[in-house]
Amino acid sequence: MSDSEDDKPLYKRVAPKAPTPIQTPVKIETHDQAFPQKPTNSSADGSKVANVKRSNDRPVKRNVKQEADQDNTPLAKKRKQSNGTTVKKESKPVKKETLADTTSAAASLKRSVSSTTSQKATTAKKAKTAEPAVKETKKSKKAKEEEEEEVYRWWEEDSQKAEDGDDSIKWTTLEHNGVLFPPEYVPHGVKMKYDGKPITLTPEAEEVASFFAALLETDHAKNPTFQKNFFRDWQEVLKQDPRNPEIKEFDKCDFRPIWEKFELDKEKKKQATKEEKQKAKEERMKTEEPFLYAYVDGRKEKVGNFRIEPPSLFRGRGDHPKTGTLKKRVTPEQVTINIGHTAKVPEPPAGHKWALVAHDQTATWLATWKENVNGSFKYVFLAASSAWKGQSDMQKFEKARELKKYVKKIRENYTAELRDKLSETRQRATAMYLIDRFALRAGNEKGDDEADTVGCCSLRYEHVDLIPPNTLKFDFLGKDSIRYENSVDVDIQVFKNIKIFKKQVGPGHMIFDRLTTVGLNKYLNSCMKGLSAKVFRTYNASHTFQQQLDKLTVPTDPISDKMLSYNRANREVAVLCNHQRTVSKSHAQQIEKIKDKIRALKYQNMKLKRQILTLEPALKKKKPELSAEDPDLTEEWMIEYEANLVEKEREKIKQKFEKQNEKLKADGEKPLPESELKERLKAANEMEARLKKERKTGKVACKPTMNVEKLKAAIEKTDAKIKMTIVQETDKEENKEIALSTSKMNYIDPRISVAWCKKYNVPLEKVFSKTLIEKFRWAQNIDDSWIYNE
DNA sequence: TGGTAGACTTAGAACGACTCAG
DNA sequence: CTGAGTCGTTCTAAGTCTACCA
Repeated sequence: MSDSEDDKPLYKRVAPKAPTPIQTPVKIETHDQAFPQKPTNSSADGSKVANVKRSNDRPVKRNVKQEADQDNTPLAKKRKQSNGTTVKKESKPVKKETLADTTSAAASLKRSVSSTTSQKATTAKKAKTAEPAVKETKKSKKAKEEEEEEVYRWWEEDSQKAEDGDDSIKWTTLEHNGVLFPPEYVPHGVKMKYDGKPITLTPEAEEVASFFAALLETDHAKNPTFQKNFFRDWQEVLKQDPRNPEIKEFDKCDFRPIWEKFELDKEKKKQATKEEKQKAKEERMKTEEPFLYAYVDGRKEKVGNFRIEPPSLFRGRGDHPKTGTLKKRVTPEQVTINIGHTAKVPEPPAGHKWALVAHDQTATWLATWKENVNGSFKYVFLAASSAWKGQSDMQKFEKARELKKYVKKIRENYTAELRDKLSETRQRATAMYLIDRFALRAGNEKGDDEADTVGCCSLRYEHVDLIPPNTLKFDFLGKDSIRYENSVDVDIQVFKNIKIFKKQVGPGHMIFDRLTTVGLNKYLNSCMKGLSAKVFRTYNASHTFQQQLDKLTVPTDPISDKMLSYNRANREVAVLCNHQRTVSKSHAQQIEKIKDKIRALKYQNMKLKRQILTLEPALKKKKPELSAEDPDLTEEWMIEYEANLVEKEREKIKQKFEKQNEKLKADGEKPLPESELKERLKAANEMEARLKKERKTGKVACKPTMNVEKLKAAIEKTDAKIKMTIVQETDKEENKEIALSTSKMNYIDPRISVAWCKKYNVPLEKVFSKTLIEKFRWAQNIDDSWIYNE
């Protein structure tokens, strides 16, 4: 490793390319073929080997817990009990409240006065401009404009504490109006068919059937696992009421009538008048309004997802064993609210109560519940633009920048440890190499009830092929079952190590059998405080971006070209992180369209050239390129194209004729006779004949005003257009499966973008959407000399 | 120690609004 | 003015990672 290079992210030392007009994705090697989209079931042999998983009997345990109610709703971090800042498990909301109230010692440490006085006093004092809490739903209209301005500029305060420790106090007072439940189910009464006959279902059964019907035209409905899980759960619901017919076979079900009803509804919604739409929107806004904002220490903050997720069929990604399972309606009894102990507790819907009202000051969630499909927790958090999210976002990037100081040493360490005799250490070093160079995720182990996807630590034998002398070929499904396919040259010792590990564990087993993400992260944490595997992804992504941006930006370029460079740098990062999207359904069609456009332009060009030759036949010898044939312009295509041209011409004439007639009619005059139309259509016929002749003879006459010079200029113009369109096509093709947004949103330090915009006078809005601007508010007051790494 | 709960970030799909060529 | 295509937002699934517990 050369000295000058060793602090660059190692992931791809590609020979520096001249900035070509169209950047090809710089994967180290293959990657040329479109990823066989959506990994669906491409897995090599699909067989999971039993002993891969280290756990076995989890599900049962989980269910038991789930069943019990109130008592085991998420108990805000028990670990903190010692100093009494959090809730404990015991029971009943009411009790809890008083309990927390009296025991919140930590709360009274900071800003104790306000937190112990009444809620009203708190709000009034802390936020002179803010409305007295969320409840004032009525008068907030006019306040709207002011609201926008009330951004808490926390990044300008010097009290930027190191704020590590996850159990730190996050707030003193917290007010909000809870969550918005989805509306009750309203039966539509449309009868689906079973065995060809219409059937009547109870509302409960109809609801579930409708979930499926709505997806009828999607891939989900065709997925056997999805069908199976849905059908099982639906039958459960059907059985609960004897009024439901007996439904035994999925294949006899016809959900089409319901699907059609939904289509009709959509159509109607589209057709609605402006006023109706406006009214619906206003209504929606009105119900949402109370939930839009929370008050943290008196400061107004936007809430992210205040809606309780509506019931539906679980749409697991990839080969998820539970996909299609019924996700049940969430009741208030399952929802825990987290709120200041002096704040007014939001009313649960009439006749209901909350699972628990917590006052956990170490947490940033406003509400939480446990979902029934996977038993995982769902949370209501503040929006990305909030101080809480912003601060942790900034910390994330600061952590990544800090890594810069350590990375050289860390790389030296793991490079040396590639030869360690302790296999544990050697595995760790090898994994580090992969994480650092190829931005792999850590790769926690997963259960049997989840899709089989892997990251670095959980890579199995079949996921990496060895191609001597030192090439590794990765092929596995990563997060979201996105396929990672990449062939890379690696350090010879890494190659050897993988070979040894593979041999030791055998097919079906994890390559790093002595390594866990916990162990890896513990090691990393000892290298640098707060360091974990994911920081490398952030670091390498941001570093790559900065580097690419520097390389590609041409200061004298117009803004549009600078943006092109920006997006290319962004694309580099997206490729590094393997951020993909499904190719849009119409992609092929769109490409075809562009190709047609190119051909049409080429056709035009060919005609122009022929005009020159017709004017000056002598040029034929001198300039052979004028008579060169373009392989794109086949005889077959030209015939069709010309037929089209003629047809269009006819249409045009007809339309003009009709328009004229209409006008005459309106003026009370008599219309032109049909014979007139016929006369005019002769022009099109002549055109047809002329084109045909031109094609045969190759001679094309031009307008008398034309000369060779002018024709040449015209050719140049179309040539330029052709080039542009080709660029467009390539760009589209290359971008079809790359998603830029994820890296922009999560991995690229926004300050790099801000500095770049300032330096090159590009408006920030060109680079960030409105929401990103809000999210990255904290990054916007740096000066243009800011650099990712000093 | 290893498994798990819990909280928080990261991810693509789906959806809705906007835009621009025809 | 319309519809296809794009862009931005919303939704929620799927990761990471730490503290805690047996």
